[in-house]
Amino acid sequence: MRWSQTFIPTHKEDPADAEIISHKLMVRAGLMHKLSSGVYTYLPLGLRTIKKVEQIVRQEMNAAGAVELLMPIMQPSELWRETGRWDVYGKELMKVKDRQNRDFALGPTHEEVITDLIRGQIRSYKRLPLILYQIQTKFRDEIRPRFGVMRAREFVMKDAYSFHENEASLDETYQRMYQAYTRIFQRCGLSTAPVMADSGAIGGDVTHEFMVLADTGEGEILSCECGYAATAEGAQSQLAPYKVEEKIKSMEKVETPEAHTVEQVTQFLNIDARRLVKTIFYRCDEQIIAILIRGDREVNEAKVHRILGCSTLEMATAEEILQVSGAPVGFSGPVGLKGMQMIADLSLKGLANIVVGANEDQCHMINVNFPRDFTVKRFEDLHLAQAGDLCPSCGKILTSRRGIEVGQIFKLGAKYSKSLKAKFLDQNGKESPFIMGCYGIGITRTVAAAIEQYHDQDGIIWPMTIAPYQVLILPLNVSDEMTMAAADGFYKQLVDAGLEVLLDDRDERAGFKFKDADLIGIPLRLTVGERSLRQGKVEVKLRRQNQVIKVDRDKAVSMIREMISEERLASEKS
RNA sequence: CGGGGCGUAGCGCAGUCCGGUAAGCGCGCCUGCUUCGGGAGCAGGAGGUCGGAGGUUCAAAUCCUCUCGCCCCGACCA
Repeated sequence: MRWSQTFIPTHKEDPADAEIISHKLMVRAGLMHKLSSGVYTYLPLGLRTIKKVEQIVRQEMNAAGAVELLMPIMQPSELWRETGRWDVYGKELMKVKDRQNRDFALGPTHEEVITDLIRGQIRSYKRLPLILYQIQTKFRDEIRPRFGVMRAREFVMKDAYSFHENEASLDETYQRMYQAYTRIFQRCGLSTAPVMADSGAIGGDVTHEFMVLADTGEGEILSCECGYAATAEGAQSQLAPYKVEEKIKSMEKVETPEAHTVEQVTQFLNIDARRLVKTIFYRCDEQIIAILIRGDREVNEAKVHRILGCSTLEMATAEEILQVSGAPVGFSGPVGLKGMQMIADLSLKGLANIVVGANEDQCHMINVNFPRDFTVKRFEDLHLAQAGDLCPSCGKILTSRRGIEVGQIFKLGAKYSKSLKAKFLDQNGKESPFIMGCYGIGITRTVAAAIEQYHDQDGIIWPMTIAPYQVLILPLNVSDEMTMAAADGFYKQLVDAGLEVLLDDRDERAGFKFKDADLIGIPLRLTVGERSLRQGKVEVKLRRQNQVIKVDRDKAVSMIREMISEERLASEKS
């Protein structure tokens, strides 16, 4: 492709609305253009890389036994009501109406559609397992789109779904997908870490996220030297031991004027936050429940959600809290709290003489002890794990890193097949729901993650496998006939050799073109200039390296071919 | 949805507090000359209903009201 014929609008300055490097570079290098918040046009250069990633995904999915199909973006609301997700997915769902005023969702994911398809088509275990996938634009009405394509409202995703007759078959496919994902990201040149995760709105029990390690990542990973790794939300953790060794005292009510946050109360009473127990109310579907947790810890709502098995979970409002506890927010406690389910986090174990809200404005209770002063029937792991907690598998200390989630795989079990009544007949002629798995990769996010991982102050440094072009030919002076004749010649030879080549035929000064070359990050640059040509040479340079290699012009093509296959191997191995 | 901020030329910004010679700068774009191996110099030029709608005023980018959009910080997820 000749630069002058394509459309690569590069920019010298960072866009004002970009925060992270990948967003800045994707705009500056002319990969994409924002239309609206979280909505982007993929320009020719950006699209080429997206297609490269898609191709790798296709190859690996096909190799893993999955088959591609394409489902509709527009999905009737009835299907979503059947699974209950019309409400559960809630505001994230991009909803539209047709002219008959019928509700549709723009697909954020396709469990409903695929399960509906299969329930009508597959009745026998003989057709299982079946793995289907698609690569498609997804819509999610994100509360806050940000970081360019990293959290967009419209983005490209590969989603795969598998159907099985039993758990064992699902396990096998899950493993195969796990391996396929590992290979996919490896081939994209990314170093990813599979970590255990929470399943969120998709549901299911076992799930792994594939994270690209990056400080700008939105996900927190807790890991241990023993190999345990999980997202903060998905992590189990043991708390570092804290046991109060003192005589049980008698409960007392004290006034704590204007002290309604943990910080204020602990300061006022001059106690460790670990002596305080927070009582947090949630509305779980229609019911209000109370969670008790140690003052220094946060509730992991995902865990609460999973344990209660409710479909919606929200923090109770101030009015609801006043209604159930009799006191404004900040003064609630378990003592005397009636008629409601109360679950305590494991962090309460070992505590004595604790401080809790008195369910009375401006008052707390001190020296509270259970089961003397209140009873808790149920203890669960509900706290958000954090660095410094102990590894659930070996007991050593967990450390924290950040990452970008580029893929996630789930064992769904029968969640969707049950709610959509998708059943098959097993060998015994017995009807049972399909056992399902689902597997997603954020294609556009993967591209952004690659840039996060591979860039320098001058621009992008594409891994060879996903670069929009493999070679950039840069003639220094396009009005010099000898230079252009040579550049054109190389272009033809390289294209004939099956390479993807961009020829910068713009009539610009050399320095300007070098800057653009670095910005768009084509891995291999072939510089053609009068001076070198007179010595029978051209210059070859890798974007990721500093040194320029002078090479005889008749050896250049074979050398480039060699370097490209080496780079390809290098990026696949990294 | 709460809290904060911003909308002035394709991009990045100043001007707004204190209404009137503030429609301005840099990049980019066009023309010409010079230059030509790391974002060139000079000269000339095109381009803006100052997000939109009302209002106040002799006079509004500037003040008021409403509205739309965008960004950042918190609860979501590939």
